[in-house]
Amino acid sequence: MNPGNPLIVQSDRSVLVEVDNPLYEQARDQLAQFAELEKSPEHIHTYRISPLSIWNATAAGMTAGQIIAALDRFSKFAVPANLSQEIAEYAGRYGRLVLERTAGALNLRATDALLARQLARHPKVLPLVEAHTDALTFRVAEKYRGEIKRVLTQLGFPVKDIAGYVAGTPFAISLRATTAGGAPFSLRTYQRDAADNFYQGGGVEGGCGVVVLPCGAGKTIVGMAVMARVKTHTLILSANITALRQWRDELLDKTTLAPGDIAEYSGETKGIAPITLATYQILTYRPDKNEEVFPHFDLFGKRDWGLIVYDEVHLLPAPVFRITSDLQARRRLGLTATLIREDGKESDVFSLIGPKRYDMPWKELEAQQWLAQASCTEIRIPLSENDRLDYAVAGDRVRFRIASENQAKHAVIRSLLDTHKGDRILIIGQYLTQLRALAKELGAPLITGQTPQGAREELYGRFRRGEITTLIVSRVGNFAVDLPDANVAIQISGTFGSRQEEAQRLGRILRPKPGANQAHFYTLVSHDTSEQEFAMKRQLFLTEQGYSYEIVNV
DNA sequence: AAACACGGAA
DNA sequence: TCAAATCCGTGTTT
Repeated sequence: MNPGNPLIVQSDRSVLVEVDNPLYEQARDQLAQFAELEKSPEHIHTYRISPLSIWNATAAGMTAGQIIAALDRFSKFAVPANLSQEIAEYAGRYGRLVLERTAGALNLRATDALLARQLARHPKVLPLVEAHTDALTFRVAEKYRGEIKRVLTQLGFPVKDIAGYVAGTPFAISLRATTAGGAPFSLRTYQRDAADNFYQGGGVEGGCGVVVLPCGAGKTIVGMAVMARVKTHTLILSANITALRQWRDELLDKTTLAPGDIAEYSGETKGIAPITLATYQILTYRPDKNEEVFPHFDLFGKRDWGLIVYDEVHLLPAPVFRITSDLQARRRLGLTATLIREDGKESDVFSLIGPKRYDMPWKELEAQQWLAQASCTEIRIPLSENDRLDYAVAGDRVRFRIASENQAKHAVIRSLLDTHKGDRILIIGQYLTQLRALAKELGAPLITGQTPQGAREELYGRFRRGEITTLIVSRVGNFAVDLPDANVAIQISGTFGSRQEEAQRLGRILRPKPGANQAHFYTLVSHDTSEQEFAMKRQLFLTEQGYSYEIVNV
């Protein structure tokens, strides 16, 4: 307890952090392990301790004592007694229910008889258990292994699943010491740690769970490292086709797999091979929208998969959750830059994919030079008098549009281009009319969804070679993995508060740069408008990772 | 077969 | 709440 400390820990499970405190960074790094950032205005950030955030920390090996000690160490005032008790209570719940295999049967075992009695009469649990075999134990049918974990987690009792996995059809996969391209290749320390933590579960039972790493830190490589340990037929699910092709290229470049070992299962080709790549979209395809029939779900049964990789696990669609619930006997690796889901399904990720096995703050990767240093600036630009009048009388939807398309942003961009002469600059925006006007004004090329593939590639190439220094891109830029590196990104408009999108866009410029290794990220928002609020929401995630926004008023 | 255009979905 | 992009299947052309 010390008034000079940065934390105020409150009994409602919220934690306030003083950003300007000299101990801020240390405190934040501790706090991020067991709390989630909720608000991040200039001076005081609010974190929240939730049951889920505690269980993730607990599954990673942290004890209630360590969590409370961290709070004690950085808190201004005594940590409320009720909170310490709650933390101990919740942390203690992880492990009170264990799913295990005895004599081939799946058993749910409670550590105490009282809990077992509660479950025995719970209407949501009852239909999922076959028999109450003794005072502490329930027999569970294999097909409910996922559902019972999902239900119990929602009831506040997460299940530790140590029932093991099917081996899957063995298949030889190894990492190469030299890439197909001829460059030496080895895992970075954190990539090996992530793969080890997943495989062994930090001393407990591993084989399922989520690895959280920023874009550009090599999530695909962690996936390959895991594949090289499990060595079985593997199904890799991903959000779009470009990402699938990138997986394929990376696998061929850095593992011993041959082209014939890898197949793509998409709208175009329905290939199946020891390593199969599929999109989420094809799995959720329904020919008849009125019926819950998913013709491509049987992909899961087409081979004896020993490992399923969920790329961008934060995008996992609800129907895939349902099928994942039936796949609990297979090893499952989730990869993501952020566990946050805008739909609040974090608890399903936790219970059906598994707990967080590894994460690393971006700032730390930056310090180790794996990512470029980034400065983030929010520039607040007033609306013109005319726009302000329109804004005042408009509805919410129109307001956001007026704020986003604020003409005054163009002048600011011109001055930024002046400041960054000689740099590679990406201008990213949401509205095509705005982007077209800007492209005309600056004489810079524009890439949208309508730009044909050939023209896109040509522009990317010229940008890469430095023949053009400024490129304007619409939302295509969010997903195009082949978008070349830049060291300056200017966001002229964005969507409604997607933290995910903000992270993607910053990720674009974080690849290490030769020389100064410095990148710049600018967000342009209209002053005193709804846009400013949305921009703040988007930044939550980045602040959690340790970035701060400098705010400039024009 | 491959290349494209279209419409629906989310 | 939007607007834009993507993906999938189908149908047509080359």
